[in-house]
Amino acid sequence: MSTLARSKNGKNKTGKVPVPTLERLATYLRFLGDWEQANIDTISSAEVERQTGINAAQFRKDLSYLGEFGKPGVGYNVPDLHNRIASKLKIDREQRVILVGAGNLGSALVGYPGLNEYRFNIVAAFDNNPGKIGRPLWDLTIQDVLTLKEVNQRLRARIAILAVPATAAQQVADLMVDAGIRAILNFAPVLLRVPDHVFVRNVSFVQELAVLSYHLSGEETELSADTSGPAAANGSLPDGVVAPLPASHAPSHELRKHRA
Amino acid sequence: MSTLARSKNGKNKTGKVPVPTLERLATYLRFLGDWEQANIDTISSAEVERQTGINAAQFRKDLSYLGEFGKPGVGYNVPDLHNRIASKLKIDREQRVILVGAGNLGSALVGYPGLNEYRFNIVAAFDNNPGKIGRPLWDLTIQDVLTLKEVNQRLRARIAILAVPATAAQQVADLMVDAGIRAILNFAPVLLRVPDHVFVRNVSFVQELAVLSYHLSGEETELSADTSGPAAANGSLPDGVVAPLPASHAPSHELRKHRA
DNA sequence: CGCAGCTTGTTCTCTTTTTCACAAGCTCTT
DNA sequence: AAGAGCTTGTGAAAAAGAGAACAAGCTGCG
Repeated sequence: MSTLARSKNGKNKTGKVPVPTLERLATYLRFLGDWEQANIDTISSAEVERQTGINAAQFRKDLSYLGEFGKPGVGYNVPDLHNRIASKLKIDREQRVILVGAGNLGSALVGYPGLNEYRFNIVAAFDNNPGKIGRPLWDLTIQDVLTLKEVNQRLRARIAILAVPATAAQQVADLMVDAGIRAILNFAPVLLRVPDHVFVRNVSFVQELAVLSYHLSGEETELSADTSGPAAANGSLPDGVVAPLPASHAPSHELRKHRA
Repeated sequence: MSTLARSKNGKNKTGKVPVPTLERLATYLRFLGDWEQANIDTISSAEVERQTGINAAQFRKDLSYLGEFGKPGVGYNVPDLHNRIASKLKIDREQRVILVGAGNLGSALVGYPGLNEYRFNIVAAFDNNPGKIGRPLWDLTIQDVLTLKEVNQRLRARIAILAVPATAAQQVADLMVDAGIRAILNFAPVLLRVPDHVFVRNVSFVQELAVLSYHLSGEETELSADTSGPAAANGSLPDGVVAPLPASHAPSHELRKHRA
């Protein structure tokens, strides 16, 4: 417990976890689920790297924000690790989420089963379209967005998904804030102005596609003709494989051969 | 042209653009569209910062990857800037995109008008569900995923959207690669193994929600009781507001007054 | 025409994030 | 029960990114 068990000095365990780490933690969680189902109860950071594409040291350091519980020479207990991460991300309990914008995207999100697996539960859906209000959306009934505050006084959701057209986004965000929402997942291509205590995270499909599009560079001169060598563009990498999951953190083309 | 016009030394104009910059470029593009519509034909980096929440120096630096064309004392020509960025991102021309997975999400994406504004055109949709094949999806007809390669021999799309269940993702990715796809926008919670020359970008709603969830910290001890002070959790910030658009880059609370 | 006022492009500094490297620590074998 | 063989946690180095600061450069006013 001298060097290894250093958490006591409150170096990591305490401070807030950086966003890149949070993103990876969510990724680990996904894999941990797989491993649990496969009855793997112990895993080493090296194996994690092999499967997730995330560097082993990175993994260990990420975990250092959760305290320590890996056993040298052995690895990490899978269920335990799962619990710790879930706990840190506050998804060991159910998290209530509300949705505003019952369009195609909103509908897809409510119907997405993945959310429940992570204990996210969309408990209400809102829209401002009179033609939609009152209608069912999967197992919910679309409600008037103007009743948002009132409704959420009961539900007490703290997370909201904003899936309305750009023009309405800011207005809706204001309503959300007023209704006690502290975190917004924003799909509208707008810069939301919200108070300090509200956390916003933006998702933009177009942006993602644009990044991909850029990387098409240097090819479409002709058609196929792979001659030159993508190696140059891709930098030199180990033989490995992989394209790390969480959109951001990895250089995006840190790939790996098919079979490690 | 001595110090200002430095691009000649091929410092920036050449090398590849880092991903965070690409993400911001896409963001600028969005705003540029707005400004064009508002008939604003010149804009300064300071104003850009005010509107996008992205630091002015950052903006100028991002632009340095495109060469130089801002006028000191004046600013940037909006249409020109728009063109340059679009060109760099290869979306000055139409970009054909194919979709695999005609579920809720896939459907929402095909129906999303924002894509066309950026010249992304979903030109084909595929699925493996016999019940879906042959059916219409907006203005497309869902085709058998097994015909992907054949169909894309005509279409020659280089970008693909992968919106199938996790279990099928890798298989579909293989098909895509075989069909000449060079860039994949992956919505499945899986680590795709693809050859070096294929670029993957992952989007995970759950991950986004998890990051948000974490930041709820320190509050839900009781219920409302906002007494303590979220300031502690959020770090000390100016009074301002704002949550920058592109999910990643900005510290998430790099804010700004509403009116400068 | 020349100076005052802004704004760009870029260099430098500071911060954040990633990776390396290794002492410390289990386990299991002999 | 002592050593071989792995694996963890973390300090230190490297890399990447963001922001401040400033020389150079337009513009337009007086």
